[in-house]
Amino acid sequence: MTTDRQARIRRIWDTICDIPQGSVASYGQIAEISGIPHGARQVGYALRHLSDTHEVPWHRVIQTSGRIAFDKGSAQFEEQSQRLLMENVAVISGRVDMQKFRWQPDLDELLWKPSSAWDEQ
DNA sequence: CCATTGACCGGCT
DNA sequence: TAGCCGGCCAATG
Repeated sequence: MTTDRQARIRRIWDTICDIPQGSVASYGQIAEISGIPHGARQVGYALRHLSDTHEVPWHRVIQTSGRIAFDKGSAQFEEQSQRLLMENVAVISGRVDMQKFRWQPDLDELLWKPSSAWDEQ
């Protein structure tokens, strides 16, 4: 039996899996595409409870300001930075240039996974 | 049921 | 750039 919250979390993971290599998305962006308005914090929750960190590209999710969410000294911060650098996403002083690297799903992708994120911008 | 907590967000100083 | 603050809302105790 699948509860609502499990389905919700799975949707969040699915959306994150759609972020292409070399791009990043914000927590709020993932929430909206997943059909959870104002659900940025839920995205954080879903990520924190990731068991198989190899299946989901969690490192491509950062704050809307471009900052990595982890504390700058932490091991997690370092790992996320490394993973991003590995796919040519520039991390400078713990932040990413959102103008350059933010994921912008096109029509095909939205059709592929219908959502309520048409009116961004 | 109430209070606190978050891998958040946006506006304002 | 940095901090503060109110808003947000599911999960947790």
